[in-house]
Amino acid sequence: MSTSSQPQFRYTQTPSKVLHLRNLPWECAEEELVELCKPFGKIVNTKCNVGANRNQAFVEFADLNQAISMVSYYASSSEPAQIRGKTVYIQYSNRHEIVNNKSPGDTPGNVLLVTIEGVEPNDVTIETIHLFGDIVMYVILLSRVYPEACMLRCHSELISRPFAYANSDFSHYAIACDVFSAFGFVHKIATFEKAAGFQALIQFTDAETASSARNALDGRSIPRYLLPDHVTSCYLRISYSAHTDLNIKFQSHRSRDYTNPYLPVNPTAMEGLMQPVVGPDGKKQEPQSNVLLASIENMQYAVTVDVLHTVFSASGTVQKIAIFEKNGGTQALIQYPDVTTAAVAKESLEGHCIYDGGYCKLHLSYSRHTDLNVKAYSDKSRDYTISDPSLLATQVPGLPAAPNAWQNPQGVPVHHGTDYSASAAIQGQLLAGQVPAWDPNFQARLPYGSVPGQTYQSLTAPTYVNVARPAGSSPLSQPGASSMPMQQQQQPPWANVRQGGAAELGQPPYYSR
DNA sequence: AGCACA
Repeated sequence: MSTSSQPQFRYTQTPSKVLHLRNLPWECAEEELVELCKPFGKIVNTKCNVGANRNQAFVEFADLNQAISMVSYYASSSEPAQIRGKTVYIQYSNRHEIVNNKSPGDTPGNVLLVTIEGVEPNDVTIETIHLFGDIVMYVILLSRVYPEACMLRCHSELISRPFAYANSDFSHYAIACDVFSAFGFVHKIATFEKAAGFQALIQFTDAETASSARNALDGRSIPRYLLPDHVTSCYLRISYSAHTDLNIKFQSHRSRDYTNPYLPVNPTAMEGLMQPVVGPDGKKQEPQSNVLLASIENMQYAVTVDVLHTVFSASGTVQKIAIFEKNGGTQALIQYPDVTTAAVAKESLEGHCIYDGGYCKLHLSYSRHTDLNVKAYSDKSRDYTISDPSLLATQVPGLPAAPNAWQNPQGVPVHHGTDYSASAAIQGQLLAGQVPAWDPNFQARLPYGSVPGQTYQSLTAPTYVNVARPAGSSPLSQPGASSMPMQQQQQPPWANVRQGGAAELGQPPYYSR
């Protein structure tokens, strides 16, 4: 269309009763905008803190002529428009009304979402994140009501080592308490790591308390002296969460429920903190967990949820999977029902490659998570514990999916076109010992043309098929893998793969053609 | 210093 090819005219503004203001001072208040604009007419709407730097705004006049009068006034004025002595640049907006789509984050609630940003990706080590996490916990937790108690309760190590903690340096927390003044009783806290950085959900009694905390802390920087030396700055970005009541399952170093002192302490966190496991080499080992963290090295090929499910199912039932990017690499969390299964998986898969040739090498460690909160069905995550028709059909071949399984509580698209009876039949064939062809959907994503020496055929038969069929030089078929449960011989993990891939894409299974 | 929000 011709309309799409006119970015060169972007700055030639046609008049609008909405004005776009930029170069505003930091955290410019609506009142300051109104002060500047109201001499020219009636302001009916504003939108502040727009843009990545939150230094732009929109002002909507009641009448177009009022907007024109303001623009033309400053166009010919010797004195530029200013707020707090800073020149403000004004132009017509390319829209004709302000749509105050208040983002959910601006809709007040009693739960705040705190994001710590302003950190170089490479600076974010686990240790750094821990430190940030602690700070946020301290900061937010140090409520006026229980300053001492909160200070004590909020530190992860205190769960198990109160006396060690009592001797440690409290100055940081005093500072934190001082800098981030207290706002009221904090009911619950959940912390987690996102691509955006470290985040925490902080539940207050009510929206008023939450908003006073937000107003005071949003955009504030955590003081340098509270941060590791190499981190130059670090900002708190605070918005409102849509949550009203956090579901805290354990008291742990990641989450707290201050309203329920009887809530169990996360046994995993407890275990790890009580007696830091020391390996034979004397190095500290991370506490065990039912959730594995997999870092994927040399990731030449797409590693999908289904691929991971296949690989990690060899050791036992996989409950949930989440794939994410971190520090430029790909990582995944794999949740098992228990620590033992996870330990078996870690033992048998550590250092192995998903594909021959050293591609997609797995490095496994125990995650701090115990229960992943993932979308039931996305391209980056899967919750196999949710009763979903496609999963039911996968996990219970031959069993018709229960009618109510079609009710999808997660709002995940349901692919009604999938023929599950056909799937079950095919699965029967697979179980009868047929070597499955590789899912063409995966083939399409594999850069098979770019790998010298790799034939298309070798890619269509991924190495990890050998998990169930020890043969060749595949790392996954090395002796270490012989500890795989025998049931895998009868029910190869890859039996699930193609179906999952097909269902994900909403296509009929390719093998039914 | 250059256009929101899903």
